[in-house]
Amino acid sequence: MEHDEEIGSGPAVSLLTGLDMSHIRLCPAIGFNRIVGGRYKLHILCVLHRGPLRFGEIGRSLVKGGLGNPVTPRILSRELKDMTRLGLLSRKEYPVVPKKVEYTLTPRGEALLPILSEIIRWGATGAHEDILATTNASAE
Amino acid sequence: MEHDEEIGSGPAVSLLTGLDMSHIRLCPAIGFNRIVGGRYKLHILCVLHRGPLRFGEIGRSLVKGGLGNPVTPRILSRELKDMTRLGLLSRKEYPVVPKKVEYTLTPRGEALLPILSEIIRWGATGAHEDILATTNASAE
DNA sequence: CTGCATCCTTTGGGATACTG
DNA sequence: CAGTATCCCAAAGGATGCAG
Repeated sequence: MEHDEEIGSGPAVSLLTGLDMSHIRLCPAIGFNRIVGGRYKLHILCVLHRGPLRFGEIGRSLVKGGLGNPVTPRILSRELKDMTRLGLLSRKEYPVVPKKVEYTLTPRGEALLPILSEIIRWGATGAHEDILATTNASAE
Repeated sequence: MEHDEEIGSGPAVSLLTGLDMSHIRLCPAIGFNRIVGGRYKLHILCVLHRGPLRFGEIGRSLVKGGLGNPVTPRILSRELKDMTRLGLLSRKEYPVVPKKVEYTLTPRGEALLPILSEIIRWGATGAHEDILATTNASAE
């Protein structure tokens, strides 16, 4: 390969989109991983896409979404806190007796939804289940 | 919330795409994470999208893509091996003196490219850099 | 109900050195 | 060049129990 100026830190245009990336320093794929790289973050965005959910409801959604074992509150709490801190979610606490907290996507979080759409479109063909059925990969 | 049959394991249609997901058991977002959840896997798909690359070249691409520190061969080897085992990549070894191995996207790997496109489209706005600039998050 | 505190296990990632 | 072998460390994830 002679020139690969579009691969790395100072790509010009190209890649898959034809967009100008000259002002971007960090590869979006790496950034994406850092931001939603947690085990549940992507799925949290997924279940939150059509409205606010409560702490416990998010947890139960994860179980139903394919995890066998329930998410422990500590983990869920941390994921939610991370995402809130990064501005992906907003947290609203209602001052009622059985405590009630709702999490909602912020515009920053909603900006990720097109990616989610594409993931679901990909998954609708069964691609992920096919891949994970390859030999094992189902471990854990 | 009264009924949330579209969230979890047996979603009917909806979500973001309007596609029928009734036959899908595992949430695509979770599957996606399991498949390309490694730190470099997504980026590897990214740099491979327009043609085969050699082992060392992939490593260097990762550095240029935003990682500060080079990827150690052990990690890169494992990532590549994982992805090859899952059928995302194919590995071609040339019987020449300075050993030469090329990795190429398979159709299974290419099926992920629309997702990559969407990630790059998202990143082209600087979204990931904005988010990661929030307070810290740049740790490591 | 929504978390936090503590402790522990597993995994992922990294450094270094070495081989075909 | 393309890995493998060892050893190690940090982080992610989990179990349990408790508190506002």
